[in-house]
Amino acid sequence: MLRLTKRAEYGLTALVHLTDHVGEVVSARKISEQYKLPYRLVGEALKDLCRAGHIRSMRGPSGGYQLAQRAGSLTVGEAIAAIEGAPTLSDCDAKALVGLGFGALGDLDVESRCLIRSPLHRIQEDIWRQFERTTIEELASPEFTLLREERGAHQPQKNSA
Amino acid sequence: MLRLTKRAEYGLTALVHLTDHVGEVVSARKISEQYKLPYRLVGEALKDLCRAGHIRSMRGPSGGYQLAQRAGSLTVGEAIAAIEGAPTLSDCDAKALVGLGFGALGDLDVESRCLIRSPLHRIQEDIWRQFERTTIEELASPEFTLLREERGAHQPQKNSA
DNA sequence: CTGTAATAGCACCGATTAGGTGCTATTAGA
DNA sequence: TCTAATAGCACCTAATCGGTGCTATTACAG
Repeated sequence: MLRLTKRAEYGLTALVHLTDHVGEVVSARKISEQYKLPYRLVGEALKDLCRAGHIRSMRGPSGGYQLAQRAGSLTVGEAIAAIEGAPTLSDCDAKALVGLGFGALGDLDVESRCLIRSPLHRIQEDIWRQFERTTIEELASPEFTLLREERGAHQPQKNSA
Repeated sequence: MLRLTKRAEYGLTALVHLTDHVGEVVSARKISEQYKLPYRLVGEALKDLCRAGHIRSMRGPSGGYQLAQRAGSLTVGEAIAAIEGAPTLSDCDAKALVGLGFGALGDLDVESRCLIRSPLHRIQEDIWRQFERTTIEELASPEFTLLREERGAHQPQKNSA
């Protein structure tokens, strides 16, 4: 529940490594050995990232991968999307359209159907947006945190209301 | 990938409904009909929440559920944990211990093994922490957002470094 | 020009999980 | 006593995930 896939984890690990060794050409085998990750899966993740154009590949012995763009201009969201496909932002959007008067299910209660459920989906949208806002460079930084401590308009109100 | 389970979604929807109808006793059937959700699964989620003590149940006709605590003192994290079990905060913690000198795999490279991988896990920890920091009351608020727009120390730096 | 080590691209399999259902018991109001 | 609700399991099916097999292509080294 609510976890990244191993492929995405391997891919992000590889990207962090490439970020820390920018300029070098690093093979999938090197990375898999360094972090004790399954070689083939690291390769699959790297292939995905290469297909998406985020890294460049060199074949043959002494081949491998290197970043195709600066780590500061590649986001975690882009990397994850390349590896495991984007959002899956649920089917509520379609249902919202239905509720708004399209389609054959016109008897749905608009208000109850999506205006209540959407907050749940907005959680996932927010998380995803945060991924798109976070760069690999930040991820490679040792003091990285995804979220800041304070919150904005909505403080938890454990003892009010 | 990185999504809540349907059960959790149904459970949170039900909690939001109970929050909007505090004082009333609402049955699982009522909720499932109102939001066009599968009756049985809404029931399962509510049972989980009841077992965890977050809501109270009343049996018999005219039975149903109501909040056992104020919506401002129940967090999204607690609700999700009650429904689909807590963190699954990955096995990296155990591996970190191994890397630190315990266990039989003493030949692991500590630095490369977890200090690089941990940022990925910290992403999930951060998300979870955000869940624990967000109350059902906030979730029920129509202008709810999980994350604020600005970020703190780690701005995306698309055009630097 | 041949061997080898790398990437490229599939297809596939086994295990786990998620969504959903069946069934029975218990409780309580009409 | 009927009925509608919760309580608690067990179970099934489909999708997903982690992982592997296999073959092709590329390029460096002798």
